Amino acid sequence: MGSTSMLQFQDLNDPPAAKIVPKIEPKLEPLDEPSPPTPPPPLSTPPTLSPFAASDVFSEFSRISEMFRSAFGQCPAGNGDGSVLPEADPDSLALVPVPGTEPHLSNVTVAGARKHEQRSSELVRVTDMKSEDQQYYRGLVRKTRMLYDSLRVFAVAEDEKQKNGDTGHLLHRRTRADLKAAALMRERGLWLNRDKRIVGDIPGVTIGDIFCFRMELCVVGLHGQPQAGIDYVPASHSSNGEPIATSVIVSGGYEDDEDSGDIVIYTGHGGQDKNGKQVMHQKLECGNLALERSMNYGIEVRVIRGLKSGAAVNSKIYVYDGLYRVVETWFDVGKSGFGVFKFKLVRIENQVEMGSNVMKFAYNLGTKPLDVRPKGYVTLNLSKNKEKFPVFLFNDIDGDHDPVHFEYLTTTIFPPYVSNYGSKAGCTCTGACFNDCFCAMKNGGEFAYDMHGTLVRGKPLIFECGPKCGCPPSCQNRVSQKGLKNRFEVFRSRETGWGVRSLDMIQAGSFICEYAGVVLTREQVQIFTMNGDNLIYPSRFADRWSEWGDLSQIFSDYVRPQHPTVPPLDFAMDVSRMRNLACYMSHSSCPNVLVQLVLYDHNNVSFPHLMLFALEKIPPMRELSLDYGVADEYMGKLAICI
DNA sequence: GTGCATTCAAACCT
DNA sequence: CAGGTTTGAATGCA
Repeated sequence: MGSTSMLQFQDLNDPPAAKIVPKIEPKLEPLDEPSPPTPPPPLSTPPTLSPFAASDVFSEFSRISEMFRSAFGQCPAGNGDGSVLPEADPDSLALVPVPGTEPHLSNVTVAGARKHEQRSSELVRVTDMKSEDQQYYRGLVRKTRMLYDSLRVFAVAEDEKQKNGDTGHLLHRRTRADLKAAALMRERGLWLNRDKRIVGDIPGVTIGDIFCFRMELCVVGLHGQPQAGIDYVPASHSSNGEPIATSVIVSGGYEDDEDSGDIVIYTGHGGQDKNGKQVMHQKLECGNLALERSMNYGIEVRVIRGLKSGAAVNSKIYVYDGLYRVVETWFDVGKSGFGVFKFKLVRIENQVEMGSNVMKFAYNLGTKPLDVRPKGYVTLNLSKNKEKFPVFLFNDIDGDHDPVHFEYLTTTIFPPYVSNYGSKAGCTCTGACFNDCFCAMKNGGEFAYDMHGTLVRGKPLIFECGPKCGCPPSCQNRVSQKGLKNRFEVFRSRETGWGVRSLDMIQAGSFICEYAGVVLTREQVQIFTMNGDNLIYPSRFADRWSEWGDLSQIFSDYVRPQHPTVPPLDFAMDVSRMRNLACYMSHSSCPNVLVQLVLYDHNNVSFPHLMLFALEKIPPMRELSLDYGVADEYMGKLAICI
């Protein structure tokens, strides 16, 4: 290895890269027909399943839980108590045979896909993506990440159920939900980009996308190492016998790093002890050599930044910041006194702004908005202190101040007859509610939210505890009734008119806000309709709740929640005089926000609250979007409040 | 193919 | 709460 002349400067203009990195047309698969490039996941529940009787619902959750426990409970089984599952065989996940299918048949197909396939070493760069390709891959990545998040949240909720009833402490060390979710997906071949080693951007992953766990980066193929900072194609597998780096994590794990955004002095790996102290000289091998070779050939490297963040559950998040080039490398004496390799990475121009910069910008906006953007604010308090968090109104492109003229509503106003209808009963819990309390039973014997207030999975209707209940406001089953949890901004945009974005990162499954308005009777609707628009018809919202927490790709016999049956929503909401921030959200057929129906202050299932939750992790300053349930081409006419 | 060392995690413990 | 400890999973390499 010593023969490598490592300090040779690269010729960025020299195109040997083309030899090493064959360009492929993104014609990875014809996209006209929806034929996915990755093996299509085993499709979900066959429609032959009999519809739920209400009484089944109560057993449904425990059944799903049981599937989950079985899937997770493959520890060192078979040692002493060989009684359980015959062998740590993930195929046994198909615990309940799908009706109408031969169990053997399904086992065979899954078993074939199950074998841990090695990551391919074929190096490619994806270029010339057409916009329909981009949409396709964006959707694929979004769906994959949603499944990962759903699984993770579900696993966390499962874990919390294992608590000791007396002490409230976990009976065992917390299971790593991030790892479980990734493992379940890998067993089913649901990881992306395993068949090619991609140099450059990953289709469907955009700059600014946020990931909360290293395994999540592995799942989408952005960075394939669960811990290591440098990902590369090994020398043994590359076409010319040289390793090539594809991505690095800049996370502060090496004391000699210097990160100034567009330019990063990245320290090579190696020479550290178990506690991360530099105790030896580094060598030009493995990832270090790969980075040097990438420099030599002018091959771009993906950079993902690990940031400390109070907003994240576990205080660290990863942001995709785009492509950099290694322009220089040298051997240096680090702070420890030991030799380290250093790589100067320079961000390639003409990419959209770095996600980590946007995050810093948003953070500063939250603390000192006028210092960051002296002009453009119409008000810093659109809700006039009715919300616990500020709602900015920002317009720097025209003179429209319209939203400031409406009375701000924090919750929907129902007519009196709505709350006079139906049962008045609530639970009688005096402390925390448990899964057997009255309100939990109304939800099928579970709570819809985990301990952090995250929606575990979408349902036709959720019953939160309410004023009739004995439990305190801190009850786990009170989430959407407590108002905003983030700082938001209503902003003017040339593309979408008014839009809404958050100054904070929003976790997938977290509550955003209510879609608030004044509920109208039919007679009132007719009068209003004569006068024109500004009416919202809740029945038109697409049922996006069904996508959140849908585990049918994981459990072949997963049954989507179908209880309770909600009659078609037969009311309209007037947002012509009183409204909240929700009605400024834009429409998208690939939305990042879902509508979940919730009852808490009354029990009339015909008039639920429309509660909005995040369908995915939403980075700060990214526009929120809802599926209003109409075709895109009509939105221009039907959009509300533009 | 197998075992093993390496690795800019993540959660828990002190 | 900073720093140590434990459990971990993918990968490249011998």
